[in-house]
Amino acid sequence: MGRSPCCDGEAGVKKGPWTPEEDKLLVDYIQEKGHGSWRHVPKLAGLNRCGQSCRPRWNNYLRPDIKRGRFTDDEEKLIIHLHSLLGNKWSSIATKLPGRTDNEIKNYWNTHLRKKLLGMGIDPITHRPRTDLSLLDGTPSSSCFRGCNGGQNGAGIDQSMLLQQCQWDGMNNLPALTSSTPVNGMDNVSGMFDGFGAGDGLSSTEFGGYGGESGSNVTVDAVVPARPMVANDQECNNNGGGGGAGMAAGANVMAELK
DNA sequence: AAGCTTTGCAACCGCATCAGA
DNA sequence: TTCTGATGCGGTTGCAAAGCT
Repeated sequence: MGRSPCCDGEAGVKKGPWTPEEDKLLVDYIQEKGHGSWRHVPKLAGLNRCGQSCRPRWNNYLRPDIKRGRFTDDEEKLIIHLHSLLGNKWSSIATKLPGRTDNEIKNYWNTHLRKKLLGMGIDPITHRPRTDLSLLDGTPSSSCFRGCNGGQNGAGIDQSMLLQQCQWDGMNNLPALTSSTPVNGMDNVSGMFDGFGAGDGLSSTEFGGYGGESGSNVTVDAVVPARPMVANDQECNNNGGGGGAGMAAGANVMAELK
């Protein structure tokens, strides 16, 4: 199918950062008329922009329910936890964080959380301990720790990390996991979140306030549409019965973050 | 103080998927 | 059933600010 033809052939369509005036035009128009078809929004709103530029601008920054500012510790933990379950499904993760957008979460992950996990010796892709030598030999200059030891976390290689490695080694014996398989313990999602909530002082109802576009509340037990996603997502196809490892993966990371 | 490097974020690009004709 | 337009989504890029030398 390819790219939408929305902006193709339209010379002179502005790109780049939005000005406050443009923001106001877009907000005023959408609040009055709704966005309808994004293709027609810029013209009707008097903007020299592409509809594909207007849509993310509204969804990511101008929507009134967007929460700005730093992520809280709980949000941080939840992102890590959800990422261990869902991988880079930023939109799915975003639906569990009231007022946060997928783009914001993605950026936060790439700039903060990924480094934090690396600093803890955890592979941010698999959420499992890194096993490369640069980690285990504790070389301060290794890429994994560059920028991490001096960071907020200050996590270095210590006994607890080595202990964690042993714990992971033990879990590697579980049948459903391979070294390259992202942790996707989808079959045990409910249990995972029960544990997460209990361990972090977050009850299931604490996630229920987000209406999102569906307008429905979300509880932890329903936080991940486990079955459909397993059915649709090839990453989940080789999970077998190994959800328990995923649960432990999440728990391990969360414990480390405390 | 100036130049360089790193970091963080906003925005764009293009593929995937959905929905309607 | 097929085609086409619209939208969703994730990856990547570019730039400004902050930090460092």
